[in-house]
Amino acid sequence: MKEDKVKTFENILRKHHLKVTLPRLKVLENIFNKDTATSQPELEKSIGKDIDRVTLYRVLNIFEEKGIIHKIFDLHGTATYALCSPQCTTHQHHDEHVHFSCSICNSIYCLQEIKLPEISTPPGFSINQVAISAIGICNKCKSLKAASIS
Amino acid sequence: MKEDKVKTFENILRKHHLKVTLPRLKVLENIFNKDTATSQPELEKSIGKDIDRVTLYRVLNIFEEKGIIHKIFDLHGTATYALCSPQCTTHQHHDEHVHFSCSICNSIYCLQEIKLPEISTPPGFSINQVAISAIGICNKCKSLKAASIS
DNA sequence: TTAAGTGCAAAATCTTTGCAAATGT
DNA sequence: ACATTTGCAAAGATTTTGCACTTAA
Repeated sequence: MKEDKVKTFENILRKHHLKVTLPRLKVLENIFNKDTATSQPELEKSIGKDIDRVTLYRVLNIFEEKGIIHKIFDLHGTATYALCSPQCTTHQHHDEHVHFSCSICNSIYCLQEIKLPEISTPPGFSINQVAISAIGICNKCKSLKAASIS
Repeated sequence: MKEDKVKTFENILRKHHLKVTLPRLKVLENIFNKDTATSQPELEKSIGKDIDRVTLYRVLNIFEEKGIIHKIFDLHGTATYALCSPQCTTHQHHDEHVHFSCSICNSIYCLQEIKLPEISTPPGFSINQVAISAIGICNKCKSLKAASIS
């Protein structure tokens, strides 16, 4: 693990009053290294058995509670995790970006750059947060498809 | 069960080449009678043990395959089901309405009346479907809250 | 030093599968 | 009659809990 990255991860942990431990650094590293949201099974595979499965669950849960990562369900209902934006806090998440789910590879991308539309609120309801999921084919699967045709 | 409703449910089943059986009618009735999307455990409770849990799972799965119901995940990742719009087919769902999740009672409402916003597609991706979830407080929980204050 | 975090075993859930019996057309 | 559907038992998968040991601060 690169030294500067370790420092960054350590700072994230300290900011949330969490002790700096190997499992937590490993989880942060592995989530950070992917450009798509990662599920518990994927993390288990990529981290290897350096850390216990139960610990992995516990780390993911506490990271979500603290607002370090946010949970997104993929098309099959499996929980996946991605880093939160810096303004997330323990009690309020601010991850109101579009989540793109690829129907071929099942990957989830957090598309920060797309601006969110306004949703009109029906009478009697109040809306605190809007979650937008776009479902389609991601850029990687599209190029694979194009390659297989040509 | 009312006679005319039974006829409607029977027609739905026949339209999809499914045999008319008691478990299937019960599931249709119970989903139809709720104004919010219903989870497997809720259905199990409301149907009672007239039908087996495994049958319930199987009925829900085949209904979803056939496009009779659609699956929505609630805030805790539990699958919930609601009736599809009539233009849904086996291979293509057309349920692009807003799903409202109440953060108090965890209910999910299909808000057919809200018009969907346009989402701009990032380069390299293609979007087939957009799912919008609004998270907030539903009308029932709002009035409960108001009542408890006054 | 000590509160927080980890690992292991075991339990609790949730969902699917195999197969014989029952049922709809 | 016969393919489909159901119910039961059992397996598989996923997630949580309890508790003793370890470790960061």
